Amino acid sequence: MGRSPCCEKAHTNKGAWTKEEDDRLIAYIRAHGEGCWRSLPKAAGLLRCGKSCRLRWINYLRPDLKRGNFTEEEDEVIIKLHSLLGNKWSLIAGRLPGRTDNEIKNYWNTHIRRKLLSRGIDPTTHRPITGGEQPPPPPQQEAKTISFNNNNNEGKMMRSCVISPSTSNSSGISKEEEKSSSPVGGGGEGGGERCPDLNLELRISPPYQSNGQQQPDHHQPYQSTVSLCFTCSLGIKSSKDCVCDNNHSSSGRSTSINIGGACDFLGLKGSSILDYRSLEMK
DNA sequence: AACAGGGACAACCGCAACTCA
DNA sequence: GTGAGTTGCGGTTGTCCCTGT
Repeated sequence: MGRSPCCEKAHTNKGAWTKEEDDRLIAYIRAHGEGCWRSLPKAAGLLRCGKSCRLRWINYLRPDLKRGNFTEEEDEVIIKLHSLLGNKWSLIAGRLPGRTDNEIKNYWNTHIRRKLLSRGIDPTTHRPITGGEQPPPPPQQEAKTISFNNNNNEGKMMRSCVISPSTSNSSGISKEEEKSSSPVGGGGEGGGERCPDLNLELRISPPYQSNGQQQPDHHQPYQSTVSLCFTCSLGIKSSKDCVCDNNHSSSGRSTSINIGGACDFLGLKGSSILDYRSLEMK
């Protein structure tokens, strides 16, 4: 069973687009604008599925597309953004005017991958390829500690930390579990090693309960305010405040927060960039 | 000249996220 | 709140073209 197909495949063309089809699509979008891709083919007199029309327009026919070779600067931007975002081609494309996600994806797979490999860099992790198959260190041993300092913020004591290339080991909050789908901060080593330009600041207020109680009863629901500020050398900067709930840990010492779910750095959805699910208050 | 192999890129497919009734 | 419909994304495939043999 399942979902019905997006179009009647028996009556749609597939494969390369003809000049006439391109002209029809361009003329229709010029007259009516983008939108409602499902009904567009019929309205434009095209025997194509809506998805195919959308793809053709976005990747090939849009007037603001920049054709031609990628510049050295664009290469470097793509590499840096990929180290930050992983295979988020649409986000990377968003930072490169005139380039499409498909174009960047193809370019990555055909050119940049090889370029990085020739430099001795793993294109997936952006870390140097050390000779032989050296297995990565076991991530579970890497209970990282992020340095925190207390400061007074508008009369409310906040804890703040900076996740930087050299994570200091003083006190405060240890990151006991780190899950991230992007290379940023993910994996076994520090995020800074892979992305030395990343500067992530995280502030967490002391837990409080809705009744205003400052010393929370850990058996009752309580909340913390989380403030995140993200910058990197590419000039990308974002910040976000959110309120996170505890998850009733049995010890009463840890609070599980899902920062990623509440933040939309760079237009990211969900936990694509940050998903520090568990922070242990010492 | 013919063929094989590989690179480049356009297009397709499946799935997840989102929207709206 | 739920489910169907729609859109967008990322991985993969197909095809064309160039180069070497």
